[in-house]
Amino acid sequence: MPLPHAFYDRPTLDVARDLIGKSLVHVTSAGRTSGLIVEVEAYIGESDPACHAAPGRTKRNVPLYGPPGIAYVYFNYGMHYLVNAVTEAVDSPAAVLIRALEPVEGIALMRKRRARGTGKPAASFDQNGLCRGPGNLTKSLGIALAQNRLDLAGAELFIEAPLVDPAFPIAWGPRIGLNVGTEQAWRCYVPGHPCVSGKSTKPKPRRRLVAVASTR
DNA sequence: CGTTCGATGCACT
DNA sequence: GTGCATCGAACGT
Repeated sequence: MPLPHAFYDRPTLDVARDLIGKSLVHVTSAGRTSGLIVEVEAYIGESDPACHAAPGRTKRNVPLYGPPGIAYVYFNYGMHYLVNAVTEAVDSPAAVLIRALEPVEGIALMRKRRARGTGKPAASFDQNGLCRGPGNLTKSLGIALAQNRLDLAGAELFIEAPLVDPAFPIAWGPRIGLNVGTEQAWRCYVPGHPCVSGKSTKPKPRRRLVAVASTR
């Protein structure tokens, strides 16, 4: 069952932490794809220079001011869609960016989507890399502007607790890819997880949450 | 190993 | 016109 709106109607950092280990699901006519959330970032309010709400209410960022529990999807760098879960009350602009997933359902479909446009065969895509990074996960799940403002408690794009929640460590650090707002440790992730984005400096263990992905 | 840089489109000033 | 909540290939050390 999708998480209720009340889950998102809380302080954004709490929502960010609690989203780790949850399942993000996208259902389309092509099939169902999902993965466990292993990396997120919080963007909180007009006083956060990295938040899209920093310049105040604009045409693009209106979803941030809307009710909690809806998707905020936007297009970036001319080629990537990024998906957020809107948090906190109406008129309190904040959201959690979903940055990486451990693929669970529809892995073949993810590979097919990732291969689209490239000359590479779908089979050449590493499973751990399918949803590593915010641009990669939206491509694998087929999330684009059509999914902007969707109800995350709905039937098409939603977040739910997995059947069996795995145990995992959690770490906080500065947000990635920004020129401002890097002093806040508002990136939350599963340390050492093979699907988390960023520089993989040490060849640490890198264990998955679930040993074998289920399909249904 | 590390860092740089091109692709690519649009919101915002 | 500028600058992105990116990605990965290509380069340098």
